[in-house]
Amino acid sequence: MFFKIKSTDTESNARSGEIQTDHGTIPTPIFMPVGTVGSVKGVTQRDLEDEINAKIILGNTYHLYLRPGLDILKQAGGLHKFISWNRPILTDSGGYQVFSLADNRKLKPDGAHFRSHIDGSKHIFSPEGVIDIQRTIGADIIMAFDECPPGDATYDYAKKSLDLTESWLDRCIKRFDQTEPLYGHHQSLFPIVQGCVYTDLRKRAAEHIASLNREGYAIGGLSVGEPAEVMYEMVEVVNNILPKDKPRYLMGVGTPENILEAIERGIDMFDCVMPTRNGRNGMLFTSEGIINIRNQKWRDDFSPIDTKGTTFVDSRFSKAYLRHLFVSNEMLGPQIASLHNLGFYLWLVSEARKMIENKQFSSWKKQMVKKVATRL
RNA sequence: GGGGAGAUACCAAAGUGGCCAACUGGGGCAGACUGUAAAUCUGCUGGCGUAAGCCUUCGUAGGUUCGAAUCCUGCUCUCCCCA
Repeated sequence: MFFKIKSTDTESNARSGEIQTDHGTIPTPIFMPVGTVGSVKGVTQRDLEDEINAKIILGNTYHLYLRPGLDILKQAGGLHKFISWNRPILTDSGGYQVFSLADNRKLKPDGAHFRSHIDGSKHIFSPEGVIDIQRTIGADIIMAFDECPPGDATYDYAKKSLDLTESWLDRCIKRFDQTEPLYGHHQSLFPIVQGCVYTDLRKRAAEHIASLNREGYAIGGLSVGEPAEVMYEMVEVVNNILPKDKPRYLMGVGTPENILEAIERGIDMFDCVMPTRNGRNGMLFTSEGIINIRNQKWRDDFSPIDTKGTTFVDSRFSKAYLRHLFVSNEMLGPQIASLHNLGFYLWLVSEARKMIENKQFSSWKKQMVKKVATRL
């Protein structure tokens, strides 16, 4: 993997660049659609390529390990082949699941003991095991196994959690460096900065991780309940420490507004379920603002879903029709909305790139932040 | 013609003397969703009011009762069975 910065903003820490992988080049800043179980929900691979122009998508170690399981993925020749996706893939390690499935797990020094949400069977995720699993899945970028504490975690808990995450990280790196990719393409391991909302913990974590000289770095444990301002502050603290010449990935973020704010603070990569999940639930993100398409006011609005949208659904279908689909519980509604939202997210980051390259990012961002957060 | 059952809010359907402005489901309206156990979840849904509360409502007209969607009588309508 190779990362190069193409352009930097004069008034902020925003930068544009390129990540080269064996499955193609990813322009940054980038948004990565989430395809947890090997499917970006409601959107076909063809639409991801041709309509949305997604450059990289996510998969999830926890979910793919449970289903379809490693034997199938190995037989298929890895996740790329299994899901017929020849562009880059990033897999999350399952750290977030360790957090969100907290009722079903116990954290022990050797790893996380948990029960499958599917059939209740018992499993252990160790740092080494998670690396091995991600070797089998075969994503281009794989993540260290971490604990993602909730936004309101106490300092004491946050510190203990960070100790655990750091010890797990050392083991992940050791295992990663001792093993080889299975399918002939390179894999990169990204460590994750934790530390909750505590500046000194974030600094410590960032310094530790910066010293490891990996190919890219992630910031995790944000957008988990803390105020947005706190998240931005943590991003600033961490990005001041992380090396500038490596890609920085802010995990799980966020709203269009969050993304613009984070780009301004030097983040290069994002993923979030919001465009797909909220899309399925009737929320559309557009360049003019946010639409709840189920609201009655769209009932007789026959204008296109988004006149400035980049996907075919934006100009082809009306708001009134899309509302009708949602109200009627037609599966086409969520599909159209997911496609639209992902198209918008990818458009947003590509605009950001252009603006950074044209040295117009700051002024553009200022007005865009207002627009995208408007409720229509 | 004879016998039986029933009429409850937008729809369906509980409730059969006070805890009923009325269970529940649907529909409608609104909200939530941030490294996806989510095409899911939550709230509201007679009127006025921020609220306490007040007013009106269970086919219709009367009656019994301190009190009626609930009991009694007349009327209207609907459905089922037998001729």
